Amino acid sequence: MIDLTQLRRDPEFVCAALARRGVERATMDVIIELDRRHRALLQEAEGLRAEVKELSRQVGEARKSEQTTLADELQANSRARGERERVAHAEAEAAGQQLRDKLLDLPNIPSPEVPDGLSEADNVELRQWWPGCESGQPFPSFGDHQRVAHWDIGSELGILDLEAGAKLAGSMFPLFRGVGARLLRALSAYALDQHFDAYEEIRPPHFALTETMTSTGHLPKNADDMYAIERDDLWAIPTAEVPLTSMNRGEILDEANLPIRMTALTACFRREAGAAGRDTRGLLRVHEFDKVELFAYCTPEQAPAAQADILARAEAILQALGLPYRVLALCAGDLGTSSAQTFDLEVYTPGVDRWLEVSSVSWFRDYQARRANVRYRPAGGSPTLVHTVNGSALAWARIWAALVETYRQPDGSVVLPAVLAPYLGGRTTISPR
RNA sequence: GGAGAGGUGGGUGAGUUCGGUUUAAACCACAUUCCUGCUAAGAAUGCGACCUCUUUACGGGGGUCCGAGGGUUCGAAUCCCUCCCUCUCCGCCA
Repeated sequence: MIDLTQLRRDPEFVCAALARRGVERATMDVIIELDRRHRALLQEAEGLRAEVKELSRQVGEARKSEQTTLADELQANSRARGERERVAHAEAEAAGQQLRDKLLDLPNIPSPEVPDGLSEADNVELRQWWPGCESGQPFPSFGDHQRVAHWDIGSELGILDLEAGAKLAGSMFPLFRGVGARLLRALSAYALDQHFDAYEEIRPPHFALTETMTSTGHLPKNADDMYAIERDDLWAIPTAEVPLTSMNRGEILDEANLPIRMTALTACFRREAGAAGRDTRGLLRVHEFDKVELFAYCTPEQAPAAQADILARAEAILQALGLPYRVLALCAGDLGTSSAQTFDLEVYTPGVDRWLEVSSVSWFRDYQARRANVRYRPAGGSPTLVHTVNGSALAWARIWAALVETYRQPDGSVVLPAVLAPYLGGRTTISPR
């Protein structure tokens, strides 16, 4: 949620900033007017309320000194005001609720350095990496044996069974088997070990309450993209960001403990409504995938470094796996609802010849913290909203695809990076059976 | 799932019997100052959050908040209802 005080103080700035990501001026005018009306009604109700309280106090005194007539008179007076107060209060509440609903729908203000643009076509590529690029080697040229899609490799080696997954849960729910399943486990274990030095490992619930989903900005806007269990008012988490951001909801954190950094491995569930039929083959887009997430609560001053650390760790894993990738700065129009600034990492997959998003590293400023009410107390100051940053390191389904395509050998086997050997029982070759 | 006990500020914890100077005590922690004087101890004062009005500013006024939401009342931490969570015991269970 954006800062209402900032909107009052500098409406032109806020409207202009939000216009960069497609919010219309008329929408903002409605909000500004609702806020004005809400406050006027609030004043009226509170004034009446103060009178009721004062009269009630006098009733108490009169009763004590047994001035019955006076007490009855004051009581009648108070009751009349109380009735008027009830009406004004209800109207103020209604206006306040409308205001909150509108504000919840409003996306975050993009950072000034975020590039202009309204669609992903306007995202800016910052850099590319591939093995040997530091010593001047060209982007790798991939052989014909690497130009095979991962779904073909997967069924050939018996490590990916999309038919079985579809039979159990419908399409886009992949089923991994044998070394393929173990590879996922290895990736998660390897990544969690890499982050253990600075990030507390969390294993959160995979379901969250509506209230929790609202804190991160996933509700009410993105309800159609998530799985709901209506009977219990639960939603399947689309990312570990959801539980991690809400872990300290409503709390005032000790400044000395910041930044608080956490990492979590979870399954992530996405309905991908509206994406049917588009880029959905194999593991390109799935309803359930594992992901290791990095997250931090921090002060505004710490946030840029915290975001840079997450980006660096995600890149370090891609480099350790030897997978070519590129870094994109998302343009204003392509940012997620809650984000003020986002960098995407896309891995190159030679078999399907595509760049696939495997990480999204975002700085939310205080947008999520305001919704979740997470604050810290600066030395000598009053409670201040924390900043939240997070990013994937990494989303494994697409990494899995990139690995088997990139490391496919002419004989059809796949030779995996050596860093994973300890997690694969020392073996890194997957051979046809 | 059943029975019982509980949920109060950053923390501990009174107040709930019997609604009305509770404007939420006290202690701890914290901050400032003083005294002492040196890896300490003591004293004084201050110290909640949120909303809103007002002020150039310092500040001041009003309102809300005692797990959440309703209700009764002139007036609710206190009485009533619903729900959530924690603890203890029982049942069930990987």
